[in-house]
Amino acid sequence: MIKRNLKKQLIIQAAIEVFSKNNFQHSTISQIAQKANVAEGTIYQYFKNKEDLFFSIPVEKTKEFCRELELHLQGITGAFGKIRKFIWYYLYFFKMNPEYGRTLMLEMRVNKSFAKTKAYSSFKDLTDRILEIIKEGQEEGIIRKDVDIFITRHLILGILEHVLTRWLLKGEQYDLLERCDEVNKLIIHGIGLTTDPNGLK
Amino acid sequence: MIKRNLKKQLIIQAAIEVFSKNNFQHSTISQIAQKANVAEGTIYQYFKNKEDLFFSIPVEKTKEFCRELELHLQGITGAFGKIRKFIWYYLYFFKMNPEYGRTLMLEMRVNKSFAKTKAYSSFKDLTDRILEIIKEGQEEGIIRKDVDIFITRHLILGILEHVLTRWLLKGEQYDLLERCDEVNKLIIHGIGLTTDPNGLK
DNA sequence: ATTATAAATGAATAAAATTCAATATTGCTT
DNA sequence: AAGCAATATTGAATTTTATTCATTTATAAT
Repeated sequence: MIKRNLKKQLIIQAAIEVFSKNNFQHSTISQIAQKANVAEGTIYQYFKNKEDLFFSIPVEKTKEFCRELELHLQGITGAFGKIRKFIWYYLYFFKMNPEYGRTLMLEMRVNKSFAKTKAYSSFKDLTDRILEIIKEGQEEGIIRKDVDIFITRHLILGILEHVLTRWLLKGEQYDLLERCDEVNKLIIHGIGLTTDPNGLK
Repeated sequence: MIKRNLKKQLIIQAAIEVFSKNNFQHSTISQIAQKANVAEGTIYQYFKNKEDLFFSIPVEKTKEFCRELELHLQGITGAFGKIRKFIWYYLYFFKMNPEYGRTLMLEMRVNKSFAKTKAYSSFKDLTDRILEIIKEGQEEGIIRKDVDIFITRHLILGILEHVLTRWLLKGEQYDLLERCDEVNKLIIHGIGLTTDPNGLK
């Protein structure tokens, strides 16, 4: 049924707006129902409860992130360039979607139930993608092989998440993309990459 | 009045236990009141509301962290050794205080009101301390000067927080201190440190 | 047009946070 | 030690929200 899915999207859209303005705790079902122009009971026709509605938000958004990322990575050869692009795209995406970033980073990612959601699977696809790039870099000989690839992934995601989280907590006062170059420098040194093809500083 | 403060501590202790077992959302004032052996109304004599009680928890704990850290840093000269020790102590502290880690990392740090709490001031002391160490390292010539010190701090805190958060979300299945060496390697390379006094890889 | 099925409603219920008037305790003064 | 004022404690009443459910309304099929 086409109309059913449409109304579901309508409710999710209202939920995005309400949840990102206030937080989970301070958002009410009645606010969301009002914004979506439906009765409170209707929401429970589409979602098991408030939490279920909450976790339905990132599913589409994360898929979008991954889809667009692949597009941006197209045509770039070499792990070095791919990592640069990944860092840029990550910061760019959240610069463009701060409300979603707020909800994802400050509330969902940090919730134990998140690991059980569909959005998490997409998120996992993303982290798997980084792993591939790291392996590629190791084969090319531009990423050190003496460090565990999972730890290297921690490095990359750790810095990015930290930079993003600070930005969100500070109220998005500066341009997130300003951080691009410095994050790059740090990560590239951290994983033993170098712009010099000889591989020495 | 001594007894007033004692009862406040009693309520906080009960709150730590309840909040770390369930989360903020699923912890009730009546559970906390029961565990503290007071009436529900009493809690509101000491705390403005549930959130205020929640944010009172990390104040003492963060002070403890900073106090102990200074002790561990005593006698260590050189930014290199201090950073190693800092990484070790950070992981050690949360290995020993996983319930508190869970509450702090997964719920508080990520809450906008956190920046307004007293605990945040202590937390800020901690990040200021890292900044000092970084400056010291730059003067010693073992930390690169071409990267902003605040970004370097992002690197260190970013990796540590990321490693800690994953560990907590995975249910503390492995020994957090296992990550020590690899985190060290990454950070030390990332900030341009080297064990070789010549400063070359 | 009639009927069956699905969707939507909002008043009723339930559960939890918060308030408050009444009660008990403590500490001070003589 | 008794009386009094100030403080602390209580738990029942109130308020706020999530969730349920019996009823109504819309949709689709024959």
